[in-house]
Amino acid sequence: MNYWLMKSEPTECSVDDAIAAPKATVPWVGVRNYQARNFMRDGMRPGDGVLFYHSSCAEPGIVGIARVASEAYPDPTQFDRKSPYFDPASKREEPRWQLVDVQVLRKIPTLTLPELRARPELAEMLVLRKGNRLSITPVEPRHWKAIVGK
DNA sequence: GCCAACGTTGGC
DNA sequence: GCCAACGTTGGC
Repeated sequence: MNYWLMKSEPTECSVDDAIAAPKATVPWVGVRNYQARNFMRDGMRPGDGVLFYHSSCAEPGIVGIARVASEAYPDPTQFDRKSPYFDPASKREEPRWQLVDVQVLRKIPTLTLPELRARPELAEMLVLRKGNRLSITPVEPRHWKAIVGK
């Protein structure tokens, strides 16, 4: 079992949007970064723990506990000409971008960046690193335990 | 809106 | 393969 932090802009898909979806499950569309894709494709297994993070918003932070709910499969938006995530260079027979489904288990009171930074045991979390822009980062078990409690 | 950080692109 | 230019992310 591995743990992950996944960023979503709440204007695109907030934790409430995800909870409102069937089975509280959403396909994690739009990842267009190879490192983040590789985490989904090669690192994630159904059942892995996910910290649902809101980025590019008034109060960035961890807002929910979720789980990986599928194996990786091709992101359909890469083939959709009308999608902002359309990738003309990606071929159907050789899809470039993958995603997983993510199921929200519960919301938590927002753990803001200042709150996360204030906890010494979380200081080394990748998401707190200066310059971090990766939308998906692995989370160490000790950090998961410190936040989720088990 | 600013800007630091970092990924991608493309000329050479 | 190098690296400058450019684009994007994302906090502030």
